[in-house]
Amino acid sequence: MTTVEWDVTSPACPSRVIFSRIGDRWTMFIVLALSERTMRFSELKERLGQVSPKVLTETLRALEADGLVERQSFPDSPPRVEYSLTALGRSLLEPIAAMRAWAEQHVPEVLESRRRALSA
Amino acid sequence: MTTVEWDVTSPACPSRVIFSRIGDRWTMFIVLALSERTMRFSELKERLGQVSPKVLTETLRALEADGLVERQSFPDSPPRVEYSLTALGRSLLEPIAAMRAWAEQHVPEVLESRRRALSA
DNA sequence: CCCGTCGGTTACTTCAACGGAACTTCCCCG
DNA sequence: CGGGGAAGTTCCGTTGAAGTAACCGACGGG
Repeated sequence: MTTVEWDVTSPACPSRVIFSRIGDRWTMFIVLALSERTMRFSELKERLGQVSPKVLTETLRALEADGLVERQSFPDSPPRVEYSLTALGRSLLEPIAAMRAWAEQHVPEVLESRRRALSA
Repeated sequence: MTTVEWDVTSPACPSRVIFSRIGDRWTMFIVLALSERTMRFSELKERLGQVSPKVLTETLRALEADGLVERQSFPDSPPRVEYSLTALGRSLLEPIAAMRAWAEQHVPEVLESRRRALSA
């Protein structure tokens, strides 16, 4: 199965690229939010709760650069900017769903294990 | 599908728990390495390349606390310690495989998009 | 004419993580 | 007696990531 051995230390290693992106604190929640519908900056901000505009902007810019999210600004006033998933972004929903399914099924075990480790 | 709305800000939110763990810089590579076979500390260290013993120890301890990895030390001399996946850890391989499949298929697009964004 | 809104940006500070190197313990071997 | 190897641990020093808070520019409304 592991026919090709990737150099884990390489910045171009597919696993590293995607696990880093996924590991980002807000990425997954943004992708999940946008999977429901297109949203504006302030909608995302409110939805995510404790995220500063700076970090939200940075994360959205990164997702845009990676081709996962599309940014559309309208010449309205007050300004209107809408964020949505690209086709590539939507294709990521499938493996994410697998992860979430695992999480909802097994995280109680993890938390219990964590609790035991702490009390030891 | 999203019948239950989890509080993203809660530390016990399953998605947050698992995405944080996954997002850790070395977690996935350790899990993938241990999916092949049980390994000793120094084997892992060599396999992962540029990881300091400190960080490797920290990561392994965290994985152990979460019940994903098992640590077995033998009273040999010189010391011998073996790390392996628990059943819970092995069950995580399935969603990871989905992620890796997506990564190997789509990361070229992501890198190309990233390249374009940089040159703009 | 000033205010408020939206979608940010900028500057400042802080804080936890990371790298690197040295040190430790236990036992065996020469 | 003096290494040497395994598996860490400890001690800095650095840094980059993150939070805070203030600010901005365009426009429309009162």
